[in-house]
Amino acid sequence: MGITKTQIFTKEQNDLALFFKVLGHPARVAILQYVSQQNACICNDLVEEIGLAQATISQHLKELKSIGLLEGEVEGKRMCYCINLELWNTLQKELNTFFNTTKSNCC
Amino acid sequence: MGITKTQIFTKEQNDLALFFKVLGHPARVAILQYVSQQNACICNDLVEEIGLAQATISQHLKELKSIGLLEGEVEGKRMCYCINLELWNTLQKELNTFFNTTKSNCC
DNA sequence: TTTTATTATCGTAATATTGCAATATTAAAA
DNA sequence: TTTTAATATTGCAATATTACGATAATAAAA
Repeated sequence: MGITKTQIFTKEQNDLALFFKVLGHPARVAILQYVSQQNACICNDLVEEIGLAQATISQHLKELKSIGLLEGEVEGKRMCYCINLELWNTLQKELNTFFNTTKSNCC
Repeated sequence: MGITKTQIFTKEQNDLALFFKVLGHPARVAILQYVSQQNACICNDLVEEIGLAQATISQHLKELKSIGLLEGEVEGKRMCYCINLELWNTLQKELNTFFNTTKSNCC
């Protein structure tokens, strides 16, 4: 079928899985790492830096934006992408909660 | 094309993304949570608990096993699945490193 | 206004994932 | 030894993802 049965899981499980899923591609990991190292972050740089076609990078950026982890600001003809630090920290906390609560009950 | 170009990324990026990817499905999040709450963890319980077909659960278990996060021990006709706590802790540390190093350079 | 540069979107091909029924495998129980 | 129970594997259909060329959209520069 190919379609995930989200309705049988809790919102927490779906949300957490969605974040994991978006982070689950090396290009998107690389984008986040690269963006965090630049003061001005431009898509075209990413294309050269990462080595995927411009359309592909743009698509990965869109996915990172879709969950709010990346924010883009128009700067003339360029885009300045930034990590949403508040969400970044929230996500980190939630992941740690998941890891801690899960391991604490382990056999 | 549908095929991820792993060769253009670092081993770290690929490894990290793979872990994220495996955790990126609500059924697998649910499985880890459920397994951690049981002393004896059996696949058939998961089928009832989660509400996916037995074959589907078995497949998700296989993916969690493929990265070593879950370990299965034969117990008669049953399986006892356990989280690999050592890997679990290592992964948590690596994720925190990723989050910390990425955010520290953010614009 | 035309050109140029940058990014987004569309369309499409190739591959991957999800889910399940059917079946195989395995080991205990009868 | 046959049956039963638990789990794994196979095969397949439906859908999603990845990647990219072509093209659209946008705004600065010429």
